[in-house]
Parts: sequence; C-alpha cells; structure tokens
Amino acid sequence: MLVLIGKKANRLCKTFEAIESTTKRLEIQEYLTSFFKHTIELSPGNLLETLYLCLNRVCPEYENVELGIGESLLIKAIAEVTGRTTQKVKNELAKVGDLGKVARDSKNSQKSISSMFGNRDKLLTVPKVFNSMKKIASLTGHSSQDLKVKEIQNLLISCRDEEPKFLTRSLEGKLRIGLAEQTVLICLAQAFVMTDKEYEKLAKAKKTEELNNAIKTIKSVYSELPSYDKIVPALLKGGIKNLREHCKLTPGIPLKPMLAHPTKSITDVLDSVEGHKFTCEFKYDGERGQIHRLEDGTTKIFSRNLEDNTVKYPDIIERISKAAKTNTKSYVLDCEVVAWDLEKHILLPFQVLSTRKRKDVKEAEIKVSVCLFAFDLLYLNGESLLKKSLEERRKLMNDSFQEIEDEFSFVQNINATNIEEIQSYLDESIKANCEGLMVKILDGLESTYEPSKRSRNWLKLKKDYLSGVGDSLDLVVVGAFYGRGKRTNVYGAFLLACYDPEHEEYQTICKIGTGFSDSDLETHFNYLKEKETSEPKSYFNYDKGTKPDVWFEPCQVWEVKAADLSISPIYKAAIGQVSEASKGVSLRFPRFIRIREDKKPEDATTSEQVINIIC
DNA sequence: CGTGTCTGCCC
DNA sequence: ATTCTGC
DNA sequence: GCAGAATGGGCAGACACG
Repeated sequence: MLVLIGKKANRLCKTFEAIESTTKRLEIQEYLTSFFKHTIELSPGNLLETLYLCLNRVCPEYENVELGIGESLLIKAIAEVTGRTTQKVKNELAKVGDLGKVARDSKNSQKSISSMFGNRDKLLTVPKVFNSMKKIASLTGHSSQDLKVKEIQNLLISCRDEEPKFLTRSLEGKLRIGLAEQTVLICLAQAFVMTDKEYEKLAKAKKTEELNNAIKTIKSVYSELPSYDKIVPALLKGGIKNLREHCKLTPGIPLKPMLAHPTKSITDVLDSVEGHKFTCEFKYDGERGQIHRLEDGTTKIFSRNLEDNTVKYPDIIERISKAAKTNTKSYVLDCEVVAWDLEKHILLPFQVLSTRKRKDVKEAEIKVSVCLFAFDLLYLNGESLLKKSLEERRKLMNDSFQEIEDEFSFVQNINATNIEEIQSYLDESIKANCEGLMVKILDGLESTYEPSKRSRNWLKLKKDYLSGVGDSLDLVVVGAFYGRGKRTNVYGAFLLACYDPEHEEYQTICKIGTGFSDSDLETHFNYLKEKETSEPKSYFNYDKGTKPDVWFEPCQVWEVKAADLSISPIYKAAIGQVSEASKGVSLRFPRFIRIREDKKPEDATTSEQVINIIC
C-alpha cells in the first residue's frame, strides 16, 4: 500500500515534511536526493514536473509566466472550500503565521460528507498538481480570478494530511522548508550520480569526488542555462558527464547575472582585493539589463531575475545595433539601464525609471528616456567569455562597442589604489546621482564571470553601508504587524512615524522589518505588547493602506537607516510639503539600527527635518 | 468607465 | 533591496 | 561564507466592482 501511495504526490509531501523537520543542510539533501533517485528510477518522465514543484515554478523565468495567485485569492479559495468566512481565515492566519497551516487545519477539522468521500479516488499526483498550476497561470480575462479560485479549490479538495500546507505555500511561491534552488541543484546532481550503476563500485573517496564534481557541473550549467526544460532531458539522455556539451551559455537565453557583496568600509574593500589589480566603477541607480544578440540578428533584453524585458525597451533594441561595431555579431552584454534627462544630460532617479510602461511599448510614445551603461561582455561572436579575466572582457567590450551620446556609455571607472582615491571617487559617484561604487578584481582566476554567485570578487560600496554615514532618522513606533513563518508569535514588522510639532501629530513614514536580531524581536514584542491600544491615537496621521495589526501608545524611538528618501503616495511624513498635496515622504531600504533610549517620542525626527534631508 | 485591490517585479 | 542565522 | 528566510517602498498591469 505504501508503495502504491509512493507514486502519488503524497510521497513528495512526506519528503517536504521530513525536510521541514530539520535545519541540517546534509539531512535536507539526503531526503530530497532520495526522492529524486526514486523518481529517476521509477518514473523519470515525472522528474521535470517534480523539480518544478520543489521550486514553485511551472517554467523557466524568462518565459514570463505568472500564476496570478496571491494571498488574497488563496484566502478566498480556502475560505470557500472549508466553509468559513474570509475574515475567519485572516484571523487564523494572523494567529498561526502560515496560510499553509491554516489551510491544513481548517480542512482537517472539516468533516463533511463530501470531504470524506470526495477525494477517495482522486488523490493528488505530481503531474496533476503541476498541470493545475499551469492551468492557473494560463487563465486570463474576465472572471479569470473565479476560475483560478475554482482550480485551487479542486486541488484542495483532493488534498490529505499535510498536503494542503505545502500546496498552499507552493501557490504562494515559497515552500519555506529550508529548500530552494541551490539545494535542489545539489540533490539533482547527487541523484544522477547515485543512480549510475558504476557508482556503487567506487571507493568511498572516489564517490565523494564524483558527487562534488557533479554538483559543480550542474550548478555551473544551470547558471549558464537556467532552464530545467533543457537540462533535465539532457541529463536523462546523456547523464552528467555529457551535460556541459549539450547545455551551455546560449544567446537568447539569459544567464544568472553575477552579483556583488556589500562592504561596510573602505578598509574592508582593500582587505578583500589586497594583492590584486582592481577597478572601481560607478554603481548606477537603474535596472539590470542583459542584452543578447543572436546569430540571426534577433535582440533581447533580460532583467536581473531573468524576465524577458524585450518589449519594455524597444528603444534599447533599436539603438544597440548602432552601438555595436560592424564586426560585432552575436553577444551578451551586461548593462545598467538608467532613466536619463535628454536636455540636461544627467542621470534621473530610479523612481523615475520605474514609471516606464512595461507592456506593448511603442518607441514613439516613450515618456521616460534611458541611457545604457555597459560594464561587462559575456559572449562574443560565438564564444563564451566567462572564463576570461575582467580585464580581457572589458577590452573586448571596449573594442566591440562604441559610445553614443545620451544613449550608450561604458560605466565610468578608475583603477584606484588607496583609501583616499576610493573615498573621493565614492563621493564623486554620489554627486553624479549614483548609488556608490562597485569594486572588482581585474585579472587572474578571481576575475572570471561567476554567474549567480555573490562572489567576493565583486563588492558594492554605498554610503549608507558605512557606519555613521548616510541618512539616519529617529522614528517613533506607532504600530506593528504579526510575524509570519519564523517570526510567528512576535511582531514581524512595525509602522514608524516622524513628529510634526506644528500639527502636533505623528506622521507615518515607513514600515520596517529588517535589521532585527531574533532577540531584538523578542525584546520589542515583550515591551510593546503592553503598549497596545484598541484604536489609533487621534494624533496619528496614516493611510488606511498601511493600517497595522496593532496600534501602540507612542513610547519608543528607534534609530533607522535608509539608502534614500522617496516621495510616497501612502505615507504622511511632511505631507504636501515636498511634491503634490497628497504625497508624503518615505524611506528607501529602511532598517533598524538601535533603540534610542535617550529620546522621547516628541524628540523624534520632525517633518521639517525630513524635508531638509530629502531636499 | 472610473476606482480600488491584488499581484508581480524592479530596486 | 537589507539583514540575520544555522550549518 | 553560503543558502535560505524574514522583511522594506513603489510602480504598472490586470481584474473586480459599482
């Protein structure tokens, strides 16, 4: 009987349960690897779908497919299928901090005839769940939300045991069991190695070596060709040994972009690059753009998260042919796309860029112009450049492209050597409306392009990372939101306000949910739970869109750091005094620094001070 | 057809 | 995005 | 140091609703 059930989705569910029960990485890997081994041996045709269910996806990122399901629709589906009101489900969610658990508990406590008999002969299977998710993603147009909810309900009705929990979380897009992409790749590699007949004959040390090589191979291949649709068939056909041959960087398919580590001081920067030739580049405040030119002349542009942004940027598609020199045929170019003022020839803030249309963009109707800032070349005329040094890649980039005023530039950079030079270049970048600097090693093995890795080789240096530098505000805690997941039973985020002495009111300015250690969160909960009030104070100025789960007596001031201030449609700080009458001010990337025991709420940052910071 | 809410994706 | 934490 | 999971502001686009 167990074996039969083993073919159903329930076995995957049991694997998730096992994974969730531990925090040990190796144990997690054992469970998933074992599941993949079974799948490869017993039903290899289901492997691809299984992988997608582990990752809450239905296809590669660059296919721009969305489920269009969020918390709200899930609550609706759960409420209807278990015969409860949405309010009741919301209350449960606030209490248990996990919609998955809410779905499971409300379903298991419901003992109606239909729930007892309705699912007898339609147990969930991996393909069934996967196909339902695909179907949900495909529904659009009038009444599509109802149809999506019905589809979810059908799945929920067939669920048993812990299945509703994982199904719900999967539809939310996060399993939250300590399992994500990197671990899935490791397990996939291990499963393929271990199902190879030769493997058992190897000595122990040799086995470990084989496993490590396979993991390295799969991780590397996936970062260059992030598509299980392509990798899984290749694996099933030729195994890991032949994988590199069939799956490699291909223009037209985005690769995982290389990322950077934040650094807290210039000294830290120098420590990391010590003994190497390195460069400092301006870090532009725009959107990542990975531009692909195929052999057939097609051009595409992808986002940092591998979304296909080609239709968003017809202007870029048009101009890039002019920037590419005659001998530059196929290529992959790494750029930052930045909003650009064509008259003043200056960079515009990210908030301006974000107002650009995204779909069905016609070049003639573009309202926000952009300038491209290229910083790396990953592929050129049929050849991958990933293993070349940054110095070589940069030279090839400079030789293959030409700058066009107001349209296409190479990122501004210098080859600095000491603290003073870096400091003054950092200042210069800020004056030019950039976020700071990127510091990169130029030559040797540590300067290859490492897709997806936040490698130590690329560092980012922003002024707000430096202690004592950047915008710091002292704000009053006026409300809080119940935590989810590992923050269940404490507040997970807080609503903050500045003080306006003129109107004698506290004006909301942002929510904050990061910068807290686990012990901070406990301390805050224990202190603030005593300060809860049934209603917000009359002198709180807030928008209903930011209404917290609980309100507080104004009693504590927190030092908060931000990268920038922004004009806000929902927060009330300095309302009407910086932009349109209805707009206030908020913080970009707010994080908790410390409690200001020395300040009373009336000593908090004032709206006037907020205006001074933003102007 | 205007407005409000939700979702996904930029950072 | 930023930050924290177990491994 | 990696990998994962908490959490931020704010925009366009898609629907639902009246």
